[in-house]
Amino acid sequence: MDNHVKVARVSKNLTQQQLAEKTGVTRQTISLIEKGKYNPSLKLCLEICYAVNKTLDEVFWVEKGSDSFEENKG
Amino acid sequence: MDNHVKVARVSKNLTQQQLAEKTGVTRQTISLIEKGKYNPSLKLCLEICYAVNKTLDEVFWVEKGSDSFEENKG
DNA sequence: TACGGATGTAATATATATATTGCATTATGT
DNA sequence: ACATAATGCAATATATATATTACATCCGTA
Repeated sequence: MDNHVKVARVSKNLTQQQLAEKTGVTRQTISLIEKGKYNPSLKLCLEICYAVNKTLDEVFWVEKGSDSFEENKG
Repeated sequence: MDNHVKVARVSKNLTQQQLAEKTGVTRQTISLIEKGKYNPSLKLCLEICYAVNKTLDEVFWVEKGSDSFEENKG
């Protein structure tokens, strides 16, 4: 579960605690998501995006594995 | 939990069953997600995106204040 | 030294996503 | 009419995301 939550959060000058409050979860949940240790719900992903003013693709998109995905995307 | 899973699936000529097999879940899970009746995990969202060759934003992004989002909150 | 803010992480409890099974309706084809 | 594929939906079981609580390290600073 790779993502860019930590970078996005720090770039908005938010602590884990502040992001947790804005998104309605606990600090521990934010910490574990940043560490890639679990798999947040779509709803929480969206709340995080709203809090850091980014989209799902910017914060949570990861390519499948190799480069076989980009070719069929458009 | 509004989304565009159904449109994306049909545009790839996949049945719910076929999408379920490609994403490693059951047909019922796909059905409930399409109906907006629950809140998939990020991992499943990504699997769905890979299966229909779209990105998270294309399939799952909803603006914070949009009507469809607010309606499904309560 | 001590103190406080930010973070990492572990144990256990609770909420909910997902599986499993089964039955229904609708549409299509013979 | 009959068969079959696709879908909707309900009941219950299981897996896991998240909460709660607690304690730890690191870092700045007084």
